Amino acid sequence: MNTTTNEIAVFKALSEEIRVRIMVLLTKGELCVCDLTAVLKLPQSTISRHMAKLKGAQLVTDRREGKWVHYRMSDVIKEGLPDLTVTLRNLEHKSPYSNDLTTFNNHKLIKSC
Amino acid sequence: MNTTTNEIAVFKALSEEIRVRIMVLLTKGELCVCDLTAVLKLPQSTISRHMAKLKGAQLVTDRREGKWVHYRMSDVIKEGLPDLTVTLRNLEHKSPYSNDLTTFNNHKLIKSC
DNA sequence: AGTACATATTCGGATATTCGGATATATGAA
DNA sequence: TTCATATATCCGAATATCCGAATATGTACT
Repeated sequence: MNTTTNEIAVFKALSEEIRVRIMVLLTKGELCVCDLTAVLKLPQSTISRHMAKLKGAQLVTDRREGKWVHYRMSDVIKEGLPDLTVTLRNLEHKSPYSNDLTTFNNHKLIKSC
Repeated sequence: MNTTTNEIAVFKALSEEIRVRIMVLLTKGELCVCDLTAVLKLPQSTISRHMAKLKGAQLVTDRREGKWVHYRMSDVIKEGLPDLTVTLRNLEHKSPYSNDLTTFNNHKLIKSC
């Protein structure tokens, strides 16, 4: 945790299971809101709200490409908190994260958004 | 983060600044509730409540010695989340944690509880 | 301009969390 | 047993956070 990171915001952002599920999915690469909506089966407004919180904690960055906004794990977190990246990656074998990754792999084959 | 650790509970426990301040102080060693009350200048019931939450997340363990209950960082966290220990230790140079440590050092010289 | 789709924000209502004074419990000493 | 000290728990009130439908905004295409 470097000096520019707001550690409370980071912990608060990760204190909700849905946001941890999102972060674990993002360890696999960039995702747009519609991907997350499909995989987690949650309303679009709910996903957007959580992404705003993760962005506020600098856990993710976004990149607009046409109509889509792609989110990815931020470099801030990868460099300033490399341990957290490892922690999130290790969660992929636990429930509900492992199920999310299965759903995500199926989703990739049939994605339409 | 090993498989037995409840990561959400850990993040939730650390999502409140007071509890992070307590954890940073505990990186310096064992402390009793009255130490924390004196250093953080908060009501005893408030400290006890926060300690219960940290204990629930297995971030600390307690040990009774006569009238006093001493809290320390848990081995679970030291072994299962060594990165978190480092993270907390690094916070000692940031506000308000650095001020807490100064207060703590002064407190040690005059402690009465 | 108008339409279609992806995303963000607003809103009220439900739920969760916090605070700290008051009280209960635990221990040790007289 | 009675008293003093340390800690834990209870309680209502204040605050924060969550949800998701509805609405607003942004982009691409015709």
